[in-house]
Parts: sequence; C-alpha cells; structure tokens
Amino acid sequence: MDKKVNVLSGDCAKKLRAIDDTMYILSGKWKMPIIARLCYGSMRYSELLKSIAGISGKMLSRELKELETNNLIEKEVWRSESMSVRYRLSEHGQTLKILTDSIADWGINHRMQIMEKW
Amino acid sequence: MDKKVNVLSGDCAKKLRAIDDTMYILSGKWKMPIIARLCYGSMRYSELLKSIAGISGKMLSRELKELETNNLIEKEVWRSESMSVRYRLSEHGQTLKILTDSIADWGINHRMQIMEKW
DNA sequence: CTGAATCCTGCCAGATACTG
DNA sequence: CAGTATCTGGCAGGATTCAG
Repeated sequence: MDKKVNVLSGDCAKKLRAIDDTMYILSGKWKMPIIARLCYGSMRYSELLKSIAGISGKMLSRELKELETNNLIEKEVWRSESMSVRYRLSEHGQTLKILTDSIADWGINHRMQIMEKW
Repeated sequence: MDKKVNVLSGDCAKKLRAIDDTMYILSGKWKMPIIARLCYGSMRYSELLKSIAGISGKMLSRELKELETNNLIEKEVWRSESMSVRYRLSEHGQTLKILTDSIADWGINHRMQIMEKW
C-alpha cells in the first residue's frame, strides 16, 4: 500500500523549487555584493562602482537593471548640473535583509570552523 | 571630532566579507541544488544526476569535489559487484540546512509577492 | 555622472569517448 | 556505476569609446 517514500517528493520538491527561484533571482557574480551594500542605505552608481572591487561599469548597470526589473531595488534620478542616481532597496527588496543576514551569519560561522582546524 | 560616518565601514565591512565568503563557497550554478537535495539525506551520484535537471556528469563531479574539499559533504564508497558512492552532508555541512531554509523561505515569499501583482 | 554600444577574449561547460 | 580526458563553441564579462 504505502509506496516507498521518495526522499525527493512532496514538501521537498516545493523547497527545491523555492531555492531555484531564489538562486535564479540572485544568480550572477555581483547581485549579492550589490544587495549587501544597499542593505545599509541608498548608494550612487559611482559609489557602488568604487565599493565593489573588481566590478566593471557594464556589469554594474546590467545587474542593477535586472534587480530593478525584479522589483528588488528602485532608482531615483536627480538632475542638477551633473547627473546623480541613487539606488535603494524597494519595499519588497527589504526582505532581502533577513536573507543577507543569514548568509553573512553562515559565512562568519564557516570561517570560525575553518580556523579551528589550524 | 566625529568624522562623517561612512555607511560602509565597521561592522558593515565584516558583514560584506562574510557574504563574500559564503558566496565564494556556494558560487556556481549547481552548488545550491546539490546541497538542497543532500539536506534530505544521502544520495548516490546517479540519483543526483537524475534529480538535478540539466546538470552534466562533469559538472556534478566537479561541484561535488569542491564541496568535499570545503568539508561540506562526505562521500562513502561501496564496492560490491557494481560500484556505489553515496554523498551526504558532513557534520559541518549540516549548518547549511538553516541557510537553505532561509533561502527557500525567501523564494516562497518572493513568489507570493509576484503573484499579488497579477 | 550615468550609463549604452561595440569589440574582443578566456574560460565555462556541453558532448563524446574512455577507464576502473 | 562513478567518474576522467579531450576537444570545442558560445557566451560572460573586461576594456574602451560614445552619448545624454
């Protein structure tokens, strides 16, 4: 009667899909570094460019655009004599703070584990 | 006296580094899908291969090797008439369960947010 | 300053064949 | 079954230039 339970059925499949969803949104080399910084407040394009070591202008604008498309960040344009654009987490994007905290916590814990070995 | 506080100094830098650490370990297209499955128990190479849509044998073994190098998973080899290898989360790798839960939760929540728009 | 467009390159990863 | 080796095309992403 009871068919052997597949370890990957039921709730599990839902979780796997959810993880795929998240990773799809956050995939790419620079999404997390960008988001992590915006967790602390809005930043200008040039500030992000300076802050994120190694990123190119092309990649920064590409990734920002994707994040904006997914409603995770918002941009605000100021036109004075020289243009200024600020990026910030959207209301929905604020939910990423919890996630980045989890990720950061794991990183800190992992680093401690590594240290103990030496 | 009080220098203007840089939004990206202090604890913040620590968090940014921690996120970089985590993402470095978990970077790559297939790390999370693999880990997510191993959260539910050990699996054979061929089971993972079937379970993860789109992954090639080369990538699977490569990513498994990296995860093993980072002490997140362990492999167990059985030699009967035909070889069998099972992969499981290591003790330290178990800490990834919490992280994957956070990631899955965010994915579920995000999907709901998207739905509401329509 | 904030990008978009173009060109160019390395390496990522798929396909295939082979091994223990 | 559980991988490795080799070969190859495509594309991610860097550098540079142009535009608003």
